[in-house]
Amino acid sequence: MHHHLLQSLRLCATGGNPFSCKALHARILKIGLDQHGPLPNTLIYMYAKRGLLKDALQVFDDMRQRDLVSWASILTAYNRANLPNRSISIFPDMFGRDSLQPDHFVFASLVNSCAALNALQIGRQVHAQFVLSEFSSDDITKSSLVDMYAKCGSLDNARAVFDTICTKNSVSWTAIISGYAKAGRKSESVKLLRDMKVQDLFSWTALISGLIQSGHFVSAFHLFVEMQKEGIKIIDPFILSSVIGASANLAAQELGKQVHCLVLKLGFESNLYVCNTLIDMYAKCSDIIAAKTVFLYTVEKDVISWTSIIVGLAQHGKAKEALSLYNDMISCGIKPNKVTFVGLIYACSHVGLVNKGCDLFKSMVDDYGLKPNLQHYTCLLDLYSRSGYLDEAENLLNTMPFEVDEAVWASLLSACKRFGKTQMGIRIANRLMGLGVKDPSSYILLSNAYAGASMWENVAKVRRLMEAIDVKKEPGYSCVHLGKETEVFYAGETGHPMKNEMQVLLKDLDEEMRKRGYVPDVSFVLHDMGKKEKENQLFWHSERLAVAYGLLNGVPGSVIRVVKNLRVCGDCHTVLKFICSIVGREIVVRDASRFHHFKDGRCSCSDFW
DNA sequence: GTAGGGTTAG
Repeated sequence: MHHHLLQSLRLCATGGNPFSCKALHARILKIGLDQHGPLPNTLIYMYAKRGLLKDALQVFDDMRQRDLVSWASILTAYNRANLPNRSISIFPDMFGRDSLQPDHFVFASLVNSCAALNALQIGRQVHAQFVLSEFSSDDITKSSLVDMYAKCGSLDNARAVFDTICTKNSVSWTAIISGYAKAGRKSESVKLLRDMKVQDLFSWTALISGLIQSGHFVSAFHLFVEMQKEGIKIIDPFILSSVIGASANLAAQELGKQVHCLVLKLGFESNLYVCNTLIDMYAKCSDIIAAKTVFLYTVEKDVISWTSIIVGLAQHGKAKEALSLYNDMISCGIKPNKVTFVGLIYACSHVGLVNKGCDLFKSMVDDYGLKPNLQHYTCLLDLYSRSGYLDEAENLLNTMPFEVDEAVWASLLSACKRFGKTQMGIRIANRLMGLGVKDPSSYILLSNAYAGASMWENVAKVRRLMEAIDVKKEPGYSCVHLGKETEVFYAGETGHPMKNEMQVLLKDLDEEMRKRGYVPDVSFVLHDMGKKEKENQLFWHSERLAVAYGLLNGVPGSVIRVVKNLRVCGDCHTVLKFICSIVGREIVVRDASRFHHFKDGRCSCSDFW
């Protein structure tokens, strides 16, 4: 009888409908076996596995005699239900109410809770208890400890525990590899993988995903190719969503498309994670149409699918579509979260929908109980300042419950310049000076603000400050993607084999632009030099070189796609608006903060960036 | 009968 019931419970844990779980539980209650032998613990296990935490708890609380198995099961249930803090808080009851000492199962679960909570201090305490216990040689708990220390950023501790594991298996290796890779310690993580005797998809995924999380996108791709050459079969989609994410970060559309093909070939196109990363990837590669197509074909869209497309549309200046999709999302019964509202307010700020943006901000708090973070305030501030509501913006800046950074002040200062608010500009500039400035572009803003008010002493002061702390501008570079090939240009680069052709083309364009009213805005040049020299500096900015190369080598009529590491320079922005209409081509630039679709003499960012 | 590692949006 028991065996039959136990077997049914275990079956229910992995399949069938929730109703059959309850029916089985009812039958056990009816025949009075609910406190009998292994049955109550197996009930907890079943409910936990099915994500029915309340029912698991009910059984746990009703048990006359809980043992270590009950405890281990309920802690796992909390962890599964994403409530690791509950594990930590009920744990002391194990000593008090039930007079039990933890075993290795309980230790492993607790360590897991600490890992999920990033609770290094508690984790250390659990580790200490584990070391003092009679289970201190348990390798599985040690694997959990490796994972916990790695996730809490304490790599040396992770390594120390890892070295004490007697029989290292795939899980222990994967935990330590993941730790090193996520911390960006590339060579060490790769070496660890090579030291492993039998590598599997898990360990490769840990390495590649970890490196992607720490920004080593290109290395990750090389390893992904190597993994496939090694004959590792991709039997689940985890690694695919990671690699698609890397393509998005590189804005490498061709690469992303190739991985998309692999997804189709392997049959993972209906996996939600894969769909969500594909939507984001196409949006980040400036192919918003492809992003929308994937979105439409995503069957069970969740809040991340909706948010990804809303944010994508917003970043491409398609605010109306983003807002309309938000309405669809609500109609579908999907609840927006903080990220969704970042995208929505951002969308509003791009098209000057000030009231709509404020309403959304209010709705986030009042209707969805979400507490705005710094990013929401920054978006709101942007919304005001882009539309010229500078007093409101300054007021918000002075009353918001966050310390704001240099970038926020700088953005308001640039709005002052744009709307000719000289006095406010000086006020903001003084605040910014007091804050201590690091970003080179802030110095340009400051210098221009003081120069605009003829405050030459302050201009000189900014310059002295700049020299004193030796502001180093990160070298600007732009990539242009032409089919499968990518060409990289650095500002002022003169050694390129096609330099002469590019120079001739840019000269011709410059002539035509000047006929149409272009005047170079040398205020964007940081260095102290004459006007002609400054103009010459601008002429060799990397985004222009990339566009020139694209015009010379790309398929006629095709969209020119450029990715820049820094923000587009203001003068280049004007130039690209001229160029797109002179040559009748669409130019898309993804810079460090947003997308610019240049078409018919205009840009999708409405000249704010 | 219970435990450990790898994926998505700002």
